[in-house]
Amino acid sequence: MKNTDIAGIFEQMANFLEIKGENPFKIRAYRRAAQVVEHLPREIAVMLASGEDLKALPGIGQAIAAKMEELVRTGHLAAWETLKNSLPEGLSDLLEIPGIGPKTAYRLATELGISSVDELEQAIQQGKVASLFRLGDRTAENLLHQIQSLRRKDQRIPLGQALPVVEEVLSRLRLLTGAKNLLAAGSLRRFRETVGDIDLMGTAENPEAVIRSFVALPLVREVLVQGPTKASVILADGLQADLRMVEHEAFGSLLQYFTGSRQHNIALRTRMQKKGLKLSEYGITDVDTDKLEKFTTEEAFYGRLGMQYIPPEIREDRGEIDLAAKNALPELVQRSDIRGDLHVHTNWSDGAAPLESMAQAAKAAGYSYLAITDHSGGLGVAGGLNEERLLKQQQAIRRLNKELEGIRLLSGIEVNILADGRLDLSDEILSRLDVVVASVHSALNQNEAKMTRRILKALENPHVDILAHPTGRLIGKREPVAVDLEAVFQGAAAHRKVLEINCMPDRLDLQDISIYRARELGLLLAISTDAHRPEHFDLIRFGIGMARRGWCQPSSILNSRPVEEVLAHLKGGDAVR
DNA sequence: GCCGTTTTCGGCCCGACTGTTTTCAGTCG
Repeated sequence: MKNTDIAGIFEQMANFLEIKGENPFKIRAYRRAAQVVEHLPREIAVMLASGEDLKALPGIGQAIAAKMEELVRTGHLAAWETLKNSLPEGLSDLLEIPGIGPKTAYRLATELGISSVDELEQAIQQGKVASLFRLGDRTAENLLHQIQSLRRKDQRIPLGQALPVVEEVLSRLRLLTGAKNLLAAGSLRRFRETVGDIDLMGTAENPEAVIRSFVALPLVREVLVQGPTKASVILADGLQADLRMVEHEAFGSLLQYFTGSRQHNIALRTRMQKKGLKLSEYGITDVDTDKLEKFTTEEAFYGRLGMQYIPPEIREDRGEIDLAAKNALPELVQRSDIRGDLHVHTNWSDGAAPLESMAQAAKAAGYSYLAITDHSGGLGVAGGLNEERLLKQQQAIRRLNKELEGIRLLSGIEVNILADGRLDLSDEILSRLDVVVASVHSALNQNEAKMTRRILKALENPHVDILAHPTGRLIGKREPVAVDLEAVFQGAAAHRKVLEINCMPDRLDLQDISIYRARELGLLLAISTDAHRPEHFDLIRFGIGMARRGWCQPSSILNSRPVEEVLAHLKGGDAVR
């Protein structure tokens, strides 16, 4: 039983209890537990096996800890099954529709006998829904609209797809209106790997004019709501975007509020409530005097709460609030810390540009070194390098290094890990390289035991330095390979290997919670773009976002170090060159 | 159901919008 399964069951528990009209705080407890479990950096099953006390987790007490143990041990949860059986079927599906909450779902199921979205659609068309007490034509029509748009859009979209769209919207609005402080909040600002909808906000002399320009953008397909200070639209690619304009004086608290996460904000408010402060998007109210204080910046907002500024990427209620109050937050890695890239391709394999172009682009990105790691021969499709061409490339790199100024090329390879864990280049040739990046590209459907053994064997090779895109996932397209990451991390620690944070927006691999775990184990990570063309160096921001979400400081990031230290690290450990 | 430099019992985040009524329940973020 995986954490995501356990989280799903707790979420359903919350829904069922809500339908039953149970104590709202009990419901919230289950919902919080679901959140906590879903974002845990380690599997509950592993924690239990090593005898850890689940009650130490935030929001997990006696009762829920026992339920998690039951789920892991038996694969079942009696309380959940009893609850599920006591309710009409199909309620969970109805709850997925925006506008339908527990009360409405229950009434639709009991009063109309509806047990699926299709049946609901029929009932609406037959006018049955509008005839229910306290529902009407408008409500029924809205629900129909929601069902249709639910079928059209595929939920959350990858960050890498959303970010360029958002940037285009924002730059156009700035040009058109001269609005100030325009930016995106929400999960996008927190650099979550997928984005549900987009929250934009800003301040302006004339907010209504900005709203008018917003809904008139060519990118906008449909306007859902339009008022004087707020509008919601559907963009051409199906993404929903909300724009809110506020007075400049309250921008800090508004930004804080809409950046979230929800869990972070709830934890923050609960904590401040005990100190007699009420937090909202408009500012901070002293409950005794009923006086509202406004804040133009988030720094001032957190400052008033007696806290350090908390970077958006770690606002997830995972201990950041306590640390901020103690002035003890980690200094997260940032763009300016990055000194080089340890995984890029050129037109020697499947890249688009020659060595020199990539070198110049890396220099322009502010780097002082760049590892050239084209594919090895085993990957026929990528035009990989055999030993002969690899040695030729190494000579070309040496020649180029004599000409280049301000950037040093390292000679490397992205070597393929074969199905049995061997590499498709000899140890002899690997020993001549500065950097060996190893990765899995074939036989991706092996079972967990086999895949784990395969990767561990590769990590035992003394020439391997970095494990690239460790799970092989492609967001929304390909599931991660079945692998025991905890075992891989232990193996990497034993052999002093480095794990990659791949910046390609459809990979983002390792993902945030795995980065968190790897860092916790003291492993070193490399933030690598896997660039296949010069423009790809810009993708570094995605990897930095993930690293920050994993609470990484520069000390955890290999390529924040100068080239001599990088080489010294790679040649140390159990490497033998 | 969780939690505790005020508490092991009595609290538990905050506000807006919508559609339906005629004062507010339900839902959402």
